[in-house]
Amino acid sequence: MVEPYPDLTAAQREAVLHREGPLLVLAGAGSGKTRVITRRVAHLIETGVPAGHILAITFTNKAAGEMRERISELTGGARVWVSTFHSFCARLLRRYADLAGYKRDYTILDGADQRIAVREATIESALDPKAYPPPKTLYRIERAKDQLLNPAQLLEQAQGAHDQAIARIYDLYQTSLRESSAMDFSDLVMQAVLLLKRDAVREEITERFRFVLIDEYQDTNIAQFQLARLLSLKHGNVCATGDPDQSIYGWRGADVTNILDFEKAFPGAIVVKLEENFRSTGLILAGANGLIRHNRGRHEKDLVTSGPEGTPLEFVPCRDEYEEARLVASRIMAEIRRGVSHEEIAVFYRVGALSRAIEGALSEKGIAYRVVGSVAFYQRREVKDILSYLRLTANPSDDLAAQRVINVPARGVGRGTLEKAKIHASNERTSLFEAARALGNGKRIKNKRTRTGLLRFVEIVDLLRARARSGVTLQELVRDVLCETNYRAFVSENAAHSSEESDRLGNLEALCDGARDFDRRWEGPLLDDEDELHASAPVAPPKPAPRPAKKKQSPKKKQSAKVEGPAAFPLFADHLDAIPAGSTADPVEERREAAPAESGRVEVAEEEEEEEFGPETEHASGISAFLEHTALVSATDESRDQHLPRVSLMTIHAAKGLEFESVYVVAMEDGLFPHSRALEDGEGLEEERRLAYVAITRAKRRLVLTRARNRRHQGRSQSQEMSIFLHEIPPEAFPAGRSPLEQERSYAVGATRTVRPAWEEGIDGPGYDEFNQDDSSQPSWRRAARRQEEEGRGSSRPKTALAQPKRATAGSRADLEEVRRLAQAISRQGGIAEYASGDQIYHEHFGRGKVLAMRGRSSALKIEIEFEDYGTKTLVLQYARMRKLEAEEL
DNA sequence: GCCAAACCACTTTTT
DNA sequence: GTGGTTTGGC
Repeated sequence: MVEPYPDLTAAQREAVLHREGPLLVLAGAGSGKTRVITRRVAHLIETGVPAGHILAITFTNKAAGEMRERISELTGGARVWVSTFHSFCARLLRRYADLAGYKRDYTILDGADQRIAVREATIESALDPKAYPPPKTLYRIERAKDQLLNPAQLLEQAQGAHDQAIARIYDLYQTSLRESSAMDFSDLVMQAVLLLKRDAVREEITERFRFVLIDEYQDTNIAQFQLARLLSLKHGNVCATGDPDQSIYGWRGADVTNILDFEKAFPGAIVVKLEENFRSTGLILAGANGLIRHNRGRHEKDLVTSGPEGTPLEFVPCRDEYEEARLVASRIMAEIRRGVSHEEIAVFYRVGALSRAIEGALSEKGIAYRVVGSVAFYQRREVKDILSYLRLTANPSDDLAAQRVINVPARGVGRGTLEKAKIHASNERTSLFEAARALGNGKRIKNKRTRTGLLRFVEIVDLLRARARSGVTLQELVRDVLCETNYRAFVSENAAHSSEESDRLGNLEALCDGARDFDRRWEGPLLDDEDELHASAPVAPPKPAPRPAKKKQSPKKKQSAKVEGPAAFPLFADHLDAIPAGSTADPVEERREAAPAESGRVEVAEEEEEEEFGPETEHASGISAFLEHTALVSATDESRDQHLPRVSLMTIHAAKGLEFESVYVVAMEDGLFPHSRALEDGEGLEEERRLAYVAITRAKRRLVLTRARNRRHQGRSQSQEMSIFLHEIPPEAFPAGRSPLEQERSYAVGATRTVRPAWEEGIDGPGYDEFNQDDSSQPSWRRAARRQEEEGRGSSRPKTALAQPKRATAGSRADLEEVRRLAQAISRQGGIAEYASGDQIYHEHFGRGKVLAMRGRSSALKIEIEFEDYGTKTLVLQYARMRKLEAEEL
């Protein structure tokens, strides 16, 4: 018999062909995971599973978009529901909002809103925000929600007064969110889990989704794990894919035990391992394998490849961030000249702030680039203001939105009035918005101007609500907001410079454009009628029950509207259809035409299913749909020029799941990568190492690592140590087997002033005795290692509520020895080559020699050496492959 | 109630 | 260099 799918490996085929029951695909980096998932979905559909019964969940919109696109290509346009955890949960909560105790038009809060709400809860608890910093408290609250702990449960396990106070703040915070009918990101998942625990809801949903796929499973937290479990409780058809070595979201509550214990959680699970890498060259893989081997408590596993070894990794030492940026830019330029596409080149950094310098150098050279996931458009002040008016239009209970714009633009409603309104609202158990109305009409506020201001605010929102119901488009509604509030004039008056003014006005225009694009795709009311608000979908008995909600015109029809030109915002592609973001209009059209015919067999079933619960049907109103989009989809996911070839700049986190021919990782320095803040947590170093692993394994053919010796950090310039990861990557992966340390010591490729003249010696060389040093002057990873050692000796600190089998941490004896050894090597050898006459050196070709003299400056720095076997020679230091000999080698 | 100046903490990563 | 919060003067 002929094997099906001869283009797949045996393991890949096994995963694709697997049918019923739980399946875990342990997919190493570049092992064809996406391919397996999409082929598996296609296979299910081909063998008779209606597309509507399949649900695929990812972490990012980008991943969802790509998967949707590829499935669509493979199946001729099958309409599988692919979405992020958060989008899926948001839809589920719309459908069952009343059961969950929220309005259908609930608000999704962003981080800034959350901080404000936490801050207020802190003050309300009579606690000092200085002693309880809102961001820290918020972090605790979110982690609690990630573990499905409600305030009472958090209080129960509180240790000490501080923890109890946090639990109290959580309680107040949650109450205030609920009163505003608002949810934060963690709520979306937590509340969805609570819903799915109800038999009736679960019945209906599991009837709808018989096959569930979850990508990047190693990054799931407890709530997401429960969601997966509940979704597959009935049919057991859950397929998880992931790689423990790529778990990089511990700080967000992700728990690797989910993937490690998959077989326990889903009895009878089949595990398929994909360990053959089809992406990277042998040397890149060797670098990655060698690095990740330094992590303790991991299953030994090496990625293998049968592909070519490729060229060595490049290490580029630089003087400072400007030189680093310039060198990266010129290398990129050279690649582009050689014909490498912009799209195949990426620059990664650990923290977003590092993009600045690179951006500068790239634009100087005229290299087109794109910063992935940068400053969120929807977070801009002017945009948030307008969105707040929309939020109030959809959900007048949204007190955070009301608070934000009750006096924007200024209309005489100051802090005092706001306080009075809040008190009134809490006394009367009403919204801030209604409180504003009451105070405006009442006698309690003496100042006439203030009363007028309040009434004006109320009037604007009332008007917007009326307009929204009267059938205007969203674009018109946004224009109404701008018009009624006179917002443009407000911007102009308040802008400090004309550039700021035009910036902000431009953002407002962009928002209007976004609204226009939304209108193109959305058919249906912007705002439900009042009575329908309360008649949200009841839990129907599983079988027939078409949803009683009013029948919206199928968005599919609307989709045939022309997508205009390449400049059109591909907004909402993820929500309304299977158009890959960035597609040009024509292929999209074709796919739409082609889809029904080719999947005709299952068409009828699909239509019915989608009336029940689908990505297209679960919005309470158009405004909510738009707001949900702004909350869950970052603006860069849909940037208008995605199709233009550009070099990509992004954080390593944002790079997960992507691949590029050429990858540059900048700022490989201690404190930055590994990041000092990440090391505060016990297992931080290991997660940082996984992050480095992710970065390396994104590269297909070329990997360039850079570091700056000095970097301006917060105002002042700081001397930086090399990242420990540069020492951990096997030297064999570098040219001539020379580690970055060796390379830096003896010569510097193209780095003009990295090699400092001998007379500057001793200014900032390390050379300290590490054991007598004050902690603060040591590399942060070394401090972290020491701390881990101390913790390792003491009682183990409970990390999560659920007792998890404790893995060995990096604090183990052998690991610490390793760190010590490296640390000594570094301090002994010094960072950068510094030569003085009389120094003994070793040259790769010429062997031993003695330095006679140094001549010239910077890039032309020459060194005169008397070799033992080759006589006296003058070499250009920059290209001399040699190193200084240490005392014990003499 | 408004506004400007001083002040401060901050920047790890994201839905 | 930032952005948000607090303070004090008008």
